[in-house]
Amino acid sequence: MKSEKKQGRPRAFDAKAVIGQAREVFWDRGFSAASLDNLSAATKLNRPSLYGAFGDKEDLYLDTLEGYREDSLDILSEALNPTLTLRENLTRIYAEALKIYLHGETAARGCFLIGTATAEAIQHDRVREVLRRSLNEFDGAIKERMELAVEQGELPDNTDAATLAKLASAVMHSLAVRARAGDTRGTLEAIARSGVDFICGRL
Amino acid sequence: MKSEKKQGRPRAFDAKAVIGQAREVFWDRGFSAASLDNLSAATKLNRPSLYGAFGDKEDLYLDTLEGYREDSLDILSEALNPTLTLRENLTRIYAEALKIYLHGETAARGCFLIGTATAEAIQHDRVREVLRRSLNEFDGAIKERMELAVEQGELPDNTDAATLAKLASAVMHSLAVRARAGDTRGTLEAIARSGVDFICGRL
DNA sequence: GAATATTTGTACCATTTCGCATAAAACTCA
DNA sequence: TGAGTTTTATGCGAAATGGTACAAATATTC
Repeated sequence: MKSEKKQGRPRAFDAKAVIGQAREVFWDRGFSAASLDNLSAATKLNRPSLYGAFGDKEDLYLDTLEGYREDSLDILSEALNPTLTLRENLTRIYAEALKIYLHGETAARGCFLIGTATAEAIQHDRVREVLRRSLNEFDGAIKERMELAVEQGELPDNTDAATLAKLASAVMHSLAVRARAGDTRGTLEAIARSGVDFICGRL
Repeated sequence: MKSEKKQGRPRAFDAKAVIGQAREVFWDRGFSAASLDNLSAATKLNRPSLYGAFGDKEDLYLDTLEGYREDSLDILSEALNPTLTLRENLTRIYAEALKIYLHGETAARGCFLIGTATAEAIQHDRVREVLRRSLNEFDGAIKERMELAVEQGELPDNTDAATLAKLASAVMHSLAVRARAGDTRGTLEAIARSGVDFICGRL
């Protein structure tokens, strides 16, 4: 399919890369405070090109959200590898999350979705829907692993997998918010550890 | 002190009330997307009056955050009444939180701080500081109650009160995000219940 | 009542905002 | 080579933005 060369002048950019650069801008500034000039500068595309390829600012933002959702779900799925213990799975999830949220130790930006999409969720229905769907998918992925854990005796028989999964997500939501609020890596790692202990039968 | 009448034309508005009306605007739209026209319309003050009384948009926003922080802390303190059981305390905290987050069953707006301040936290240091301080104060208030619970035998002796408090907060952070993402009251209440069960010795 | 002090309302300004019109550029296909 | 197609670059424009100058209005104090 790729070999079918399109007619006309070829694009001088890679759409995926551009969305990634745009994501960085939105991540730092939020949707509303990110101007098309900011985006144009970061992507090195002038506005008409941005429009032609991605539509208006909201469309582009939705693309970045969608990309983040996919990336996150991939990482989550990998961390949930069922050949490992549930404890190890959760430890990995939180570790991967903090890798993203802290972004190089200094400039902590938290979760892209929770940090920027929540603010727009009231005014922009499409944003709220992406946010909602993303949170649900994360819950769902963890829930499946929990169900397996119950089957395999890692968790008690009477465990409510769906609910426990939501609590596991809750710890991640908290890490997301706290990272953006400027909490230190150490603090966040401690929360992650205690979250794991707590969910995998504590004390 | 109030009797010391200031010279000059008296204000035709109540500052606290205006801050409350401005909060509503910021709550729905976020800081960046809220225009001075929006704020002016909602408060029924023209821009020069807003500037004279509160400074620029960021100053006003910080005032609304501060007011929310104080209100929330008051509600939290009340809910943490130590003559009740810890379980009852937590149940109340989450119930009060949902009362605020859901705001009349239909238009769920989540937590004002988490829903709007997180987005600005990277670019605006003062916003980040208010957010950080608020989260820490909430954690601290719950922690104190947890320590009492340990003393009184409601929680095991080896309980790490600070960490457990952060987990209790984590459930609230999750409610805050999910409410703004559009989750139903029923879903959120279920999470709150399981959070209580989980923290107050579960299974 | 006059002087003083503060708030209010109108109108304005400079800048930034998003978005697009237009034409040159770069490619494919015949 | 020339027609057709898509992307790029320049630059425009209308609207909205945050912020302010200035004078009228309304109070206190002397």
